[in-house]
Amino acid sequence: MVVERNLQDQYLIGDAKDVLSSIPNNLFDLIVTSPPYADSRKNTYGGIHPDHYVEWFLPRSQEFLRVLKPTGTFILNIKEKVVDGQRHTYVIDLIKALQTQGWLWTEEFIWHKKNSHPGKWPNRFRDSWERCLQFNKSKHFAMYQEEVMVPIGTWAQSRLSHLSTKDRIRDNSKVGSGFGKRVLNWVGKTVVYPDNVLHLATECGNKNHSAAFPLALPAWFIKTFTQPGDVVLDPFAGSGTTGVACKQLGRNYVLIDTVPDYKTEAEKRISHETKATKGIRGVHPQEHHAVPRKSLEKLRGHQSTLASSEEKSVPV
Amino acid sequence: MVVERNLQDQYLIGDAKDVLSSIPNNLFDLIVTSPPYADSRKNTYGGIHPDHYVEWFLPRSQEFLRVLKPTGTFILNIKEKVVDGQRHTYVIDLIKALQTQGWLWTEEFIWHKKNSHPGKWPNRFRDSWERCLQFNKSKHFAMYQEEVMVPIGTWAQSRLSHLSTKDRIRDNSKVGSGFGKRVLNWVGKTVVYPDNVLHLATECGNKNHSAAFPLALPAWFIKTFTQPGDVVLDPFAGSGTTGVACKQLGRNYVLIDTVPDYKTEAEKRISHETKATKGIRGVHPQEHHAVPRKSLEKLRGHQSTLASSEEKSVPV
DNA sequence: GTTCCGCATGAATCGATAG
DNA sequence: ACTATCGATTCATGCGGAA
Repeated sequence: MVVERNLQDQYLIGDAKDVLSSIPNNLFDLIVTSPPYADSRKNTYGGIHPDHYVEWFLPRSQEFLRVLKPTGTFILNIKEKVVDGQRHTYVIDLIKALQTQGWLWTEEFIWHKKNSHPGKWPNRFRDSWERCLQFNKSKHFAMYQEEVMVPIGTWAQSRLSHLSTKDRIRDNSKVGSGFGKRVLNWVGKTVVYPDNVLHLATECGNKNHSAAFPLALPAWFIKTFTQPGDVVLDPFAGSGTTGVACKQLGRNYVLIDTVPDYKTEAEKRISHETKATKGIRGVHPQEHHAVPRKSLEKLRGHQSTLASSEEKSVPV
Repeated sequence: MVVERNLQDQYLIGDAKDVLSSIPNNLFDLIVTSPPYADSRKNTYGGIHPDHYVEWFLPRSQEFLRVLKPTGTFILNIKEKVVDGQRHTYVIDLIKALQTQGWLWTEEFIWHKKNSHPGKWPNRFRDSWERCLQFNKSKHFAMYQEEVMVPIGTWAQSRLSHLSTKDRIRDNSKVGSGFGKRVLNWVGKTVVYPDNVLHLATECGNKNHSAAFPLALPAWFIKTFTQPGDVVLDPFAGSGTTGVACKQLGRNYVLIDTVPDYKTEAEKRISHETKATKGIRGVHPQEHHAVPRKSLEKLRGHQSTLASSEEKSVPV
């Protein structure tokens, strides 16, 4: 039996199913991962055929269920492929199968990729979103919503500058919907809670590994579902993006993957990027408005790019 | 048997399943609808229990399949509810069932609702997106992508005015994905194809009707999948938003719903808003590229404002 | 004709209370 | 124990009347 403290910040080589078998129950606060997507090509890393994806996944998720704390969360970033002109159903099949396995399907976040791959096809537009499925062991799980608040909309400034009489009292909805509000309470608010659509750009660029996962994605879930000092598992870790996010946010990680070369690369990244942002722990809500300083550049510069870039909407 | 030409621009009262039974095969170019969502409340319009939703839906979609042209498209706007802390699976069950019925699940568009329902809960954020599922009878369906192009991002102006050496040749992706680009080709481009995430606000507020469907949503699909003169069906038409969009865009409509009062309201809306041409509006006041011309362009000018709205992103 | 400002509304969800 | 009802919470937008 592996002792818990020996597990902190390790990159373990092997199939997650086997590696996890020697790890005790109820250890992790969060599992966040982007598994190899289904692919009908043979002999590639992650080349699991769509028709066999669920049966491949279930033995592994069985172990995830065991090692996750009862209050923990499992975030699965996945998207189905188009096979023969249709969206394959292995992802929705997987949701059903995971429920049967004992997982609660709590939520589905949408990761909107702001810079999705270019391309043109006669019968479809660019696919610019992926699912981030949230599963839990229990209805009562840990969540730290204040850590990821976002700036309030621009409407607020004008709206809140001139309060009417009705704004100063609790004004109940006339139609009996149960809604009421007291706008006075909002004066001085600068941040609001986010919603379940995440707008992040993919990281294109210079990495050898085709980064499926922008750093900001695991970082957002780590902040939402863990506290500093908690332990995060990524069982399909690749080049270790989840590990980098953990170190920058003061969480401990356990990474697993089958390819030894990935471990080397990941540990180099983690060591380098951790040093560059030494001392940075949690991100406070007010920091969203702060101007990034020199020492914070690595982490915060990245973040603010994501947060501030303009969204292209669809005209109708 | 109803003759085709008598069907143009009608609001038919009754259950779609029954009304459609007297309509010939292969008539419609597009079916776009937002059916009553599952709801466990009793005695309300649309109060179908989640556990019985699929069996309720299938007899109706069987008729949709019959009356849709082989090259036509079926767009289904729907979203599952939370039941007992979990996302209910009736929507993904429905996808599977529709495939069994003979539909191809071609695409899933995400409608991001910029003004989602407010509220705060300890274990989830606000739900701000819905599915727009695309189904087809055949892999070869009609699509008019040029009709919904969006202005190119603001990056283009600065980037294209100073081309680097690499921009003038084909620069292949570093990650070996096979993607490459030749930025030189983009000079002079002002519009690009959209992607499969739609950013629209819901229409709430001081209207008599509670529009589940913002006008812009059916309008976008009507433009993407039909040409002027085509016939569009909305079998759960409610207050007739789809009909308004059709008239503004020069398409013919057949609307169906069970409540006679809706017909009255819909025909008033269609008559009024068609005359006024004021329906399809943008979301954000930042009217950027659009140079609105006078009369007929009232519609088009408003449409393009949607493209310019800024998106609030989630900082990480 | 425009812009500004007040204000009502919403495909929501949870937890407590009542039957 | 299980189900139905109700109060609390929350943010962005369209509409209509006023400036």
